[in-house]
Amino acid sequence: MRRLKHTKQFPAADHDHKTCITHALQEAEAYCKQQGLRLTELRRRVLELIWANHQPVGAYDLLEQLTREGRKAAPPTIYRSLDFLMQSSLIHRITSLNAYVGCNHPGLDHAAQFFICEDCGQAAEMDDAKIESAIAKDAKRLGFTVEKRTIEVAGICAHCKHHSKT
Amino acid sequence: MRRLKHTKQFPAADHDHKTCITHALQEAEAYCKQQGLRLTELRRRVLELIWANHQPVGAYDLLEQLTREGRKAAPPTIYRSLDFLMQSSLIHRITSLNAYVGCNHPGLDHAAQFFICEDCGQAAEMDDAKIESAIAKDAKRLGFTVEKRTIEVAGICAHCKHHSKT
DNA sequence: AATGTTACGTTATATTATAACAACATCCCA
DNA sequence: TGGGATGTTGTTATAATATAACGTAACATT
Ligand SMILES: [Zn+2]
Ligand SMILES: [Zn+2]
Ligand SMILES: [Zn+2]
Ligand SMILES: [Zn+2]
Repeated sequence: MRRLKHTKQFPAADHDHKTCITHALQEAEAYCKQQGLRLTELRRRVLELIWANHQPVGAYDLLEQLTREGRKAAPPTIYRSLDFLMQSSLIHRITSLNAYVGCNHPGLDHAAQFFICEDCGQAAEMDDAKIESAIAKDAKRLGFTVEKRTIEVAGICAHCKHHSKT
Repeated sequence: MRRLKHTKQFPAADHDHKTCITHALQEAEAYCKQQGLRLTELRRRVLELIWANHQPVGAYDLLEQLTREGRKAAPPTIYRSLDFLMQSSLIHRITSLNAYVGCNHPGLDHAAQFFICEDCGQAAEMDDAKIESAIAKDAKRLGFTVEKRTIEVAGICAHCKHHSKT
């Protein structure tokens, strides 16, 4: 498990999201090429749709978008792409929402904690060593071998808090 | 948010589970009486079925058991009982499993982290102050107001580890 | 008893995800 | 270059989880 140098911020309301998208796709291309993974047209497009914003998106939403684009798509189409993207660590599944969101550091086997705004729907991916070590410590005490962590915190982000004083 | 004095252990393989059940039901009765909540026959039975063991159980499993007992039950029947029990903090929902498990300290508004064995299916409820404070600290840094936490760690428990050397 | 409220029954449907198999594309080596 | 192995996508059907909507029954309060 590699540890990232920095935890992330919540996506700012006014950030230049186009660079998020292009950056994510470039990273994905490079990573897949390097690993011999096949980022097909379909998978690339699904990843692009997921990166349309920082809000986790449902499988059937993605499916509908593909259909509108004229592609013949049924549920397995999208779920297979999602499986590939998850296995390649290009996206994460947000269990509490049954939704999928782009990963900030693709290909890296990293822990991830998510802060998800219940108002604007945006999700911020964190990598907090303190949380990880606390879990590891509990696991050690229990004699428990950790396989998967699901750490998702729902609430209201700073931006929405300041703009809900109606 | 009250903090519990002790974190729990994984349910031991040979513990006297009958006392777990009777204790849980007694606590539930007392708590509901005190709070003026109506622990009806149905709700009580659902809670009892959930406490049959320490393995989170799915809504449709519970539904099937109710049906076998001769009760007229459709999905809303069970989901309404589950909602009541969750709102009363008598059970927790395990998001990563779509399943429900009895709560160790009913009625208390407490944080909860779950360690879930992928082999035997048992779940252990924790209340680790370090995890909580780490999350609170991140939230503060983000200006994020925490509403709900979903912290679920899947893996292999000590007991299953020792017995899987086949 | 009349009334308001809560809980439950019932039917239908929404939402999320997978099974199974066929068709097609890509890769690798003989 | 051909031809089988492997991987990807299309297609149909269905599983698994959850909720909407509405009526009826039980309970509580007066
Ligand atoms: Zn962005
Ligand atoms: Zn927000
Ligand atoms: Zn027990
Ligand atoms: Zn186990």
